[in-house]
Amino acid sequence: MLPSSTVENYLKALYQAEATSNENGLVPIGQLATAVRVAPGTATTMVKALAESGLVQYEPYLGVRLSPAGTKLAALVLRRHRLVEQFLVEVMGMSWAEVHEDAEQLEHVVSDRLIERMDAMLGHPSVDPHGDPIPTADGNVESHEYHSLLTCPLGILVKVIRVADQNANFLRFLEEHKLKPGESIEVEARDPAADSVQLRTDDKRRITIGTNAASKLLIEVL
Amino acid sequence: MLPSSTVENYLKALYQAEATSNENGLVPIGQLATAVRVAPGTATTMVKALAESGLVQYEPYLGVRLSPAGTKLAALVLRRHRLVEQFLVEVMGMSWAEVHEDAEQLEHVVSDRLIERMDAMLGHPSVDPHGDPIPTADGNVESHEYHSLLTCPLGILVKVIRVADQNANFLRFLEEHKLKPGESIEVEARDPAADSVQLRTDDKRRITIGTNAASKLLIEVL
DNA sequence: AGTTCCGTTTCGGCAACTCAAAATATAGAA
DNA sequence: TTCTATATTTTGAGTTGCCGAAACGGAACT
Repeated sequence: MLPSSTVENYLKALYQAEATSNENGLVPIGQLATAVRVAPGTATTMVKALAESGLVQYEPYLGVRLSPAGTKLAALVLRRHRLVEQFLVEVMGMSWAEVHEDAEQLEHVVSDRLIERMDAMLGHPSVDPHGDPIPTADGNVESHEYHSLLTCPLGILVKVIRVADQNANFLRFLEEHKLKPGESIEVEARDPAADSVQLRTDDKRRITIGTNAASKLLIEVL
Repeated sequence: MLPSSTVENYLKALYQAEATSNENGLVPIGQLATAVRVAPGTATTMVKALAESGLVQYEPYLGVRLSPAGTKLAALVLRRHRLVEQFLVEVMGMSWAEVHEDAEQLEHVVSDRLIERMDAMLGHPSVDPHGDPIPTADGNVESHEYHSLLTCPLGILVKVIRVADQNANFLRFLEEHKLKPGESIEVEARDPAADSVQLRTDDKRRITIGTNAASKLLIEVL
């Protein structure tokens, strides 16, 4: 039984929720339901089915966790998603702000043949246009811990590595202000009271962004 | 309400059945059911729903016909299918024999944005790798009447224009024997009793193929 | 211990799509 | 006209995926 798009979406959501998560690695049903945009009861039913197929471990009232099999499947979905995004940007010349939706659909449909072809054509990239790591064909991911603009030291040059948000408007904003992955910037000041972070970009311009936005920009100290 | 993949497949099947068809343009339910690989009763139910949405005209016990709206939708599905095939061959370097399955999936999922990008990248092609015409974005098709190897004159050079079959093994066979669209060949003889057609290809080799296969090769007299 | 609150689970139901098998229509042969 | 073969439609039922609302569990507060 190959997984339906729905199943793939649940697994992908769990994979991403586990990365950003909690103590025990258990993802609460409510959070999962929100992520896949269904009512809580729907998620419970689905999770029980997934547990039945051995893709997750289900602890009633506590949450869900991907099994090794589920983790691998999720990684492959993510591999397809990210390779497709990279392909759409690099080969098709689409904007990095608009490729997410397309990839969201294509990830459930591209064949192994096709995805490996893309991978080769792109020179086996390790990250997608947003800096998210691309899992290998056997489901492994090179994972790094990065500072964000919220946690990095002030007053020194840092490089944007990854953007943990797929909102098209936000991505367009980043593009306009030279804040895409690869760009160098500097955090000049933070003001918790004002909920803001003040930056100076490569071209010496100053911008102030909110802390929530700042937390989405992952960086590396140069 | 945008059409589901299922609906798109029914419409596409009808479109192609109408092209190859009968007097009145009515496609019998049984034929449709075979084309979309469902039980006859299933097709009846679906067709009633399609009639309800105004995509087809349904004559109980006689058959179905696409409405103008249905025709346009079907043409757009076919446009996506064929552009994707052309793209997979030209840009991705895949074999013309193996792109059909991939396109079958992708046709339901590629966005307008993406398909127009492909179209431009390919230089607005008028036919796909099998010689099938690609409908325009507004749903129009340039349709030609071609002879096949079964109806063309003997002993003169003809050019293969189109292959009306998507079977991968057949396509591989054609490739091996220089019978792809664009190649020049000559029909040396036909033997109805033996159900065979004898050809001489461009490189002076002789091949004998069945009449069914011959009818799938559409040609143009040079 | 009782109450309250929030998240989770269960329940009945709906929509889309499917099948197998029974009932029926149509066309052609007897 | 009646019979028969074949195609089509109807019926009853199953699957997947979803929702809303009612029931329930667990932790924290009184």
